[in-house]
Amino acid sequence: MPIVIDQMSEDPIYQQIRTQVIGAIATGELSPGEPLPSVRSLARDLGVNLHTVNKAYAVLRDEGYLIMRGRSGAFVADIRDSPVHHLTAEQDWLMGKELRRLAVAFRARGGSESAFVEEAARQARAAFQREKTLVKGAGTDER
Amino acid sequence: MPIVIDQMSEDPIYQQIRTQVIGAIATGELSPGEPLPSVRSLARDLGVNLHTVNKAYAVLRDEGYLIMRGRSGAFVADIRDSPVHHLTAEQDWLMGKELRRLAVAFRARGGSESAFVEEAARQARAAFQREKTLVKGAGTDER
Amino acid sequence: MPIVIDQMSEDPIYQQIRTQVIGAIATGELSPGEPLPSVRSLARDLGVNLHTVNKAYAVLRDEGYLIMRGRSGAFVADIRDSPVHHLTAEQDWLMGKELRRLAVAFRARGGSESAFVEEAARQARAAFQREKTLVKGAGTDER
Amino acid sequence: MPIVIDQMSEDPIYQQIRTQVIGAIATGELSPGEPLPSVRSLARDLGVNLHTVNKAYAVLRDEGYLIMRGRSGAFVADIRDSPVHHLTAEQDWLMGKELRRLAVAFRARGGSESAFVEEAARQARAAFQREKTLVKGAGTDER
DNA sequence: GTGGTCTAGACCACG
DNA sequence: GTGGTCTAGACCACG
Repeated sequence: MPIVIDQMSEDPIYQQIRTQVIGAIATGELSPGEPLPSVRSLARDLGVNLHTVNKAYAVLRDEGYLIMRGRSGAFVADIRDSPVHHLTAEQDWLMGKELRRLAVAFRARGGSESAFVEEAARQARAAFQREKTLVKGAGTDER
Repeated sequence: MPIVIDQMSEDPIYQQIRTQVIGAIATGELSPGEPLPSVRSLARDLGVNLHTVNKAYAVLRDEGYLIMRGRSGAFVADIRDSPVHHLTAEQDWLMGKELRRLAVAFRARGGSESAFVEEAARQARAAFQREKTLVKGAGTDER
Repeated sequence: MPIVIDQMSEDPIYQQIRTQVIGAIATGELSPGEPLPSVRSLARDLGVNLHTVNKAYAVLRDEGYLIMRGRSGAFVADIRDSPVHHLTAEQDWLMGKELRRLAVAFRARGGSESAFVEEAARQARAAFQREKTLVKGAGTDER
Repeated sequence: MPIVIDQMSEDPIYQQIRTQVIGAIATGELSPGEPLPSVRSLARDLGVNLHTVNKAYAVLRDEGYLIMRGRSGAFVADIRDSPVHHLTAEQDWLMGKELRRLAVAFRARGGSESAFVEEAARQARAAFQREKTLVKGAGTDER
């Protein structure tokens, strides 16, 4: 899971880490149960502050994407069927709120309902197709 | 246009104002050319500082939703056929990025592409229908 | 990047800062990615309030000239190949409007079309050559 | 000289009056020596405050476009050869400064010198051709 | 340390 | 009356 930090980005560094971990889980590059690098090693590799990685992991745990097993480090949560399921539900609820907010603003700019849905579909297609072949390959080959 | 501030919210106060003004424009509760309450009076009504409302209005102006006239206050812009629709293009571009981010996170939580689009469609329906009947009704009913 | 504030000027202080930062970017004195002085230190050096510098930087960010990173300050944006060149388009459109206004007023004063274009060309020459040799020289000379 | 006030514009009303008077002088619709409507009548016609028209006329006088003859009202100045000639010189000087400022900002956005001059030429063409036929007609026919 | 946000109070141009 | 600008001082998240 190669994480790249853009020191020039306007996004906080911990958000960049968070986004890329979520992206890796989305594409299957990181599978449920798989361990993540330790806070210390990732901080060293990325050349960022230890607290920054810590914060990223803590947020991902709060969102239900990771499970922290104390001394053994962080692991990808099995979101579908797990005690953290309510966290996913909360994320879905927040996503709904966010989609609503975007749609409202789009309407305020004179956009139409169908144009909004089309744009959402286009972005979904991009998000779900990216790395899809990689994911399939990673799941069927020997590793 | 009733605006409600949640002092406990994580959202900055000026963002809460911004969101609710955009919502009122979207539903037609605020029409192009219509005046908004003055910075001073809204600040008084909401119990927040003058500068906080000022910032909300300034952001809305920069995004193209409002026009400020130093003399007589803030007015809803006619964003649809404005010569500065660069502003709209910018907003639309940011919306696309945000939709992508949401879709990626949804995929990471095990969601499917079609479920994402369905949720987007549901939220769009809500955003575009809310108050629509009220608005139409106000023009066609005898009240 | 020496910035000079004229407290007696009609131009707001934040505009004076803005203009001089743009000038420094234009001449290459400030290059993309290069950090600017922090809001606090510049405010101290100029003898103005922190919020005044903050506003100047915020405007420059909104116009696409700067990037703000909450943690480590302000940096010169690489405006040329930015994905948000809507911002540049907006600036260019405003420039066109301004040029038109100047040309109309010049005509009203009895000026000719060719004289206007000649003056524009003269000013452009000055704006584009100023510091150009200095910049180039710094790279090719042995100093 | 039909003046139209856009109450929705972001420009101050006195600036709108100023710009349109300058435009009328530019196209020859208003000729040197010609009287302008009185402050009172123009204010009444435009439905604006008397002070607002007064300010517009005062600015135009300070810029050398008008001459105020006390009791007899405002007249278009003969800019070319008149005691207010130094005012025109000042306007030209300000125009040069403004052109420089625009060129510097354009360079900072990555624009080229030739592109700037081309845009200036395009705007000059528009400013000088607009109403040119009207002007010619007005000068050669019986009025 | 950095910028982001909020409050508070002042003076200004415009109308 | 209106918003625009400036100063002053505070607390926050991020690193």
